[in-house]
Amino acid sequence: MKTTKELLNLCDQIAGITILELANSLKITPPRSLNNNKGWIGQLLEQHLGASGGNLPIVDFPNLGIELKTIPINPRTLQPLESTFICTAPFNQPGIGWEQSIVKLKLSNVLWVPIESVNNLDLINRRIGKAFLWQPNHDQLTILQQDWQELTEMLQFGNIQLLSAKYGQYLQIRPKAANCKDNLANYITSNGESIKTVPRGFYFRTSFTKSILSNFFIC
DNA sequence: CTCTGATCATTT
DNA sequence: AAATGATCAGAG
Repeated sequence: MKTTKELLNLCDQIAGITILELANSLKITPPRSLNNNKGWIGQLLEQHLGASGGNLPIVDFPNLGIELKTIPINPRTLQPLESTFICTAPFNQPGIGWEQSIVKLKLSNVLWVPIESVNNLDLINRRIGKAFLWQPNHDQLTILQQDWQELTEMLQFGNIQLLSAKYGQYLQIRPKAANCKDNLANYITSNGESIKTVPRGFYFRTSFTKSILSNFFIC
């Protein structure tokens, strides 16, 4: 992908078509449901749009500085149905500031692709919505930084046991793993004790993405 | 209905 | 083991 305009044009071309139509054009067979492959739609869009970030801790379109996020919405209310994963929350990595953080990198320039999604709508019949590019405004950025500071301090000061999803106004930290029994990561607590705990990730709260989307749809 | 904790697949 | 792509499902 050479330019942002080219990327947005590609998005416009698939706005309104169904998941099945896009999958067919890419010769991909959709799973029966997302139950056993929750990130499948995101990967479908990555492939179509030519995202190249892979699973490195960088944005999806490195040369454009754009992060791709599909977001499930209720087609009637146009409101998001889920929170949005941003990136892994790093354990025991003191000294990283907001400006250098992966969170800031990822949320600075996001290409949101709404996907029609309600429980009773088959995966293949869900339609792809009109994508739009978003950057946080000054006020949003202030809160996001505050949230990041608060959450990161709890992580770095060894207080992960106290850290739950209730902290943060726009951001939150929640488990991010295949399950909470295997795939445990090492964490050093404030006592200097090494424990195994479930990996965590930063997420946008649904209430925040609601305001992002409603601002866009009003414009 | 909203929110939090739990979970699934894949790649490097 | 840790990063990516997220949604599920029960609790409140």
